Amino acid sequence: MGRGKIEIKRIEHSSNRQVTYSKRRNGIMKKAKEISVLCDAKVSLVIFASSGKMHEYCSPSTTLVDILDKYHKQSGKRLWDAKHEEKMLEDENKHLNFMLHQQGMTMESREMENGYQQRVRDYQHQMPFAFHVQPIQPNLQDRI
Amino acid sequence: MGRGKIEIKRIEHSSNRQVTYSKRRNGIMKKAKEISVLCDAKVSLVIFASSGKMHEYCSPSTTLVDILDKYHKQSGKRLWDAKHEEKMLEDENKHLNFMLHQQGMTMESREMENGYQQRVRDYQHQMPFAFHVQPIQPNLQDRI
DNA sequence: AACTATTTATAAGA
DNA sequence: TTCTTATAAATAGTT
Repeated sequence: MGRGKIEIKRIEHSSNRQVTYSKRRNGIMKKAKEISVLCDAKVSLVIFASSGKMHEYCSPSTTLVDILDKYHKQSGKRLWDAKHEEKMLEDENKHLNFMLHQQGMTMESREMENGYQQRVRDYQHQMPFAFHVQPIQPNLQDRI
Repeated sequence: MGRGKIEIKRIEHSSNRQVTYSKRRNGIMKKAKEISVLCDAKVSLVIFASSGKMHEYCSPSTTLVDILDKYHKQSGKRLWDAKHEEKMLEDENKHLNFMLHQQGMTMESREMENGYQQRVRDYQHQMPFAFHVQPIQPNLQDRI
C-alpha cells in the first residue's frame, strides 16, 4: 500500500518503525471510527507502541468499562483483577476473622461465624489467583 | 475504497450494514495484526456488532488483562469494577464487623477494632461508586 | 461468496 | 520531520 510492497515482519530500522507506527495507528483509528458509525458497532481499541506510549479509541456510544463488561458476559473470561482493589478488603477480612477468634463467643455467634468461615473458604476456592480465565461456552458467534 | 465513495454515516439498509460490517471487521483485524508485527506494538481490539456479537483481537505478545493493566497505569482511569467481585468481600466484611460489635471485647481488642473501622471508612471514602475515573496526570504522550 | 472499478492507505522519496 | 505521490490494499456496488 505504498511505493513498494512490504513483508509483514518487524521493521528493524527503529526510525522507520516509528514512522510506520504513527501512520498505521492513525489509519486503524480512522477505521475504528468508520466502522462504529457506518455499522453501528461498539469498538474499543487500545494500542501501545513499543516505546510504551498508549493510544486509545472507544466508540462514542459506549465506554471501555461497558465494553469490558459485555466482553466478560459474552466470552466468559474474567478480566477483573482481584489482586489490586479487592486485596485491601481481603486483608481487612482476614484481620476481622482473626479478631473474632480472639474473642470469647456465645454458642450462637460461634455457629454464625462458622457459617461465614465456610462461605469465605468457598469464595477463596473460586479465586485462588488474581485472574481466573474460565470459558463458559463454546464460541457460537463465529458466523454472523 | 470501492465502486463509489460513501459518506461516513450509519448504513440504514440492514443487510448492507451487515455486509459492510463483516468486510470492515476483517479489514481492521488485519490492520491490528499488521501493526502488531511491523511495529512491535501491543494491540487490543474488541468489536461488538449492533447484533451484539463480539469479535476480538489481541497481540500475541500480550493479553487483554495485561493491556488493561497498562492502560490503568498510563491513563490513570480506573477500570476495575468493584461492584461485581469485590461485593462479596465487602458484604462479608460488614457482617464480620457487625459480629464484632455483638461480642464483648477487652479494651485492647476494642481499640484495635476502632483502628480497623477507621481504615474501613477511609477505604470506602475512596470508592463510593463502582467506577472511579480519576486522571492522575496530564497527557504528556500526545507526540511520539 | 466472488468480482472489479474505485477509493483509500501508505512506503518510499523529497 | 512533514509533505508528496506512486503504488498496494481495501472495499462498495455488482454479479
